[in-house]
Amino acid sequence: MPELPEVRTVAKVLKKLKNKKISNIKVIYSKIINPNSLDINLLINKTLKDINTIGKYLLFNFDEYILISHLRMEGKYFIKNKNDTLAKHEHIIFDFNDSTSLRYHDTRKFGRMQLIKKEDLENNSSLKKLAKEPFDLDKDSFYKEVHKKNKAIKTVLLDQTIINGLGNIYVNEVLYDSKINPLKLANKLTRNETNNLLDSSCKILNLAIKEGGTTIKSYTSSLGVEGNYQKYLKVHLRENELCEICNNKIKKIKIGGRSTYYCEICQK
DNA sequence: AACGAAACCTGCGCGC
DNA sequence: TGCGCGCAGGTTTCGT
Repeated sequence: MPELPEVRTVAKVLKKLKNKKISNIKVIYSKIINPNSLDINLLINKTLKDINTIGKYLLFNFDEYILISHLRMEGKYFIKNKNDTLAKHEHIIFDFNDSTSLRYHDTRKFGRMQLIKKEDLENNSSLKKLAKEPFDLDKDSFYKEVHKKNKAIKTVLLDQTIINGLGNIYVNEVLYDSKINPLKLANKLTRNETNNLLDSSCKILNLAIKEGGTTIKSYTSSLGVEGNYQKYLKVHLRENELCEICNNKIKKIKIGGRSTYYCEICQK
């Protein structure tokens, strides 16, 4: 599922678990847990204090620990009842001290979790290399970092160490909104173009957050992830449909192995 | 150092 | 109906 708006939406829903205490944990598929993680069972008898996000990462805060969770391609959380039978693709189960059971579900098993001590958050290897989210990103430093890259701007915008939170859908939409060709080399962009990319990123992500993210798979009915942004998509998944500005057909190509949708007339 | 490609997984839809 | 292939909202690791 997840780009920044979807992850924020998940966090918002999971906040209803705040102040509940974990009573039991079952790990069904252990590769979801990062090998560097502390023992996940340390969370038993701990109270979930809050849930926040950094980019596409979910942070479950306990008094002394933080559980870092990344959904990658298909990770989902379901809030169920303890008595509910184990569903297919449920890999990690957190039971709480009431009847609640939080289930981590992941068809492709790409998602990862890591339990750390709170004081190790700052130097966590996954988090510390991340750039700022577009809302906090400084225009000068963004221009400078983008300009170092001798590859397609599409690829650079997917790099979370350059800008944190965009994924394939929103990068396609941001490039369309900024009228920039996804194949254009990053080091050829003008200062004005990188400014526009940052503005479009904030605009699109803010609207997507407001709409609860994007839901593009019919079978997806994960709690909190029934987003509405799909009705705003201008290019993503719209191959051969007409650009609403110039009426030419939306093209689909591959860049860095990822499907890229764009209008070759409007995006220069 | 920087880049591209492969690896990690499962399920779905399509063409034959 | 069945099979093989390509495809999917991401990140890390490996090779050049």
